[in-house]
Amino acid sequence: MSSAKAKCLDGDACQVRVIHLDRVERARRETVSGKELTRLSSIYKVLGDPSRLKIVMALRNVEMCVCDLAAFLGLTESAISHQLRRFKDLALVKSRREGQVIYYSLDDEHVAELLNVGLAHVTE
Amino acid sequence: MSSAKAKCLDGDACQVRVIHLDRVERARRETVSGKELTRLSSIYKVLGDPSRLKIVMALRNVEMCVCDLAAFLGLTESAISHQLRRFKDLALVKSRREGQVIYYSLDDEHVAELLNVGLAHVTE
DNA sequence: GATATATTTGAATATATGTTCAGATATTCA
DNA sequence: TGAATATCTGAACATATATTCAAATATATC
Repeated sequence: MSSAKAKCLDGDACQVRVIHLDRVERARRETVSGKELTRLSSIYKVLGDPSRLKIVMALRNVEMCVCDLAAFLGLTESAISHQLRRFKDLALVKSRREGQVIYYSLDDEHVAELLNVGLAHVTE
Repeated sequence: MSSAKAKCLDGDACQVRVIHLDRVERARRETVSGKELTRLSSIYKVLGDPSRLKIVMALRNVEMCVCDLAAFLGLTESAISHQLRRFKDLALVKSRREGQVIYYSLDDEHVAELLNVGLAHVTE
């Protein structure tokens, strides 16, 4: 149970003060695995930039090339290419080449859903 | 329609090269409003840090105080306090005081849903 | 092969950011 | 009131990051 007095963790060192030991232990039991937490925070992080978010929001509707996205965002093609690589590394965006042009689109419907839920949160 | 040759935007200056003018214009028409985009990217950004994500993931289950969260994460209470303030500023987390202790919890079910969708994406 | 287009890459830089530290507030209880 | 506890605040620092620039690839066309 919880206590009004602070308790200590980590044995003798007693460096950590805790008020609700039961809650801390519960949090430790039910915590998301480190691997999943790292991956999810990476996904949120890559979406947490206005330029990048604008890119994937646009890709929800049509597949676009670097060139088009650069015009849409008002950034250099190099900047867009750098950002798209981050999305690809996280498997949020996929690409397909057609001659000299490379078309980018969302990797799957799951990614679109992720964006739609976020959008619903801010537009409601 | 689209064209194989690159076109130019922004009038005479002709600084911007575009391949699919129709797609760029469509993206401009259907783009998320700047205000919403800014807010949504701020939300993603605040979730895009492992420590902060761990905090809100824990708060899905129980309300906790700064002290407990510091013990759970292995960070100083000051660091936790700084991060919680960012959550409060974005209205993702709310707090309630009980004597000297301030309890933090998710602001509403919508926030929990946002996290659950993300979690589903990485655990599936 | 040589030229032109579309995209990528790596280095550099200016800015943003997470944590720490020291000290300030707020609340409780003697 | 004064001591103790819980949290907050602001400055500082070390690290991470977005964009730019110059140059490299890859593909298509002449």
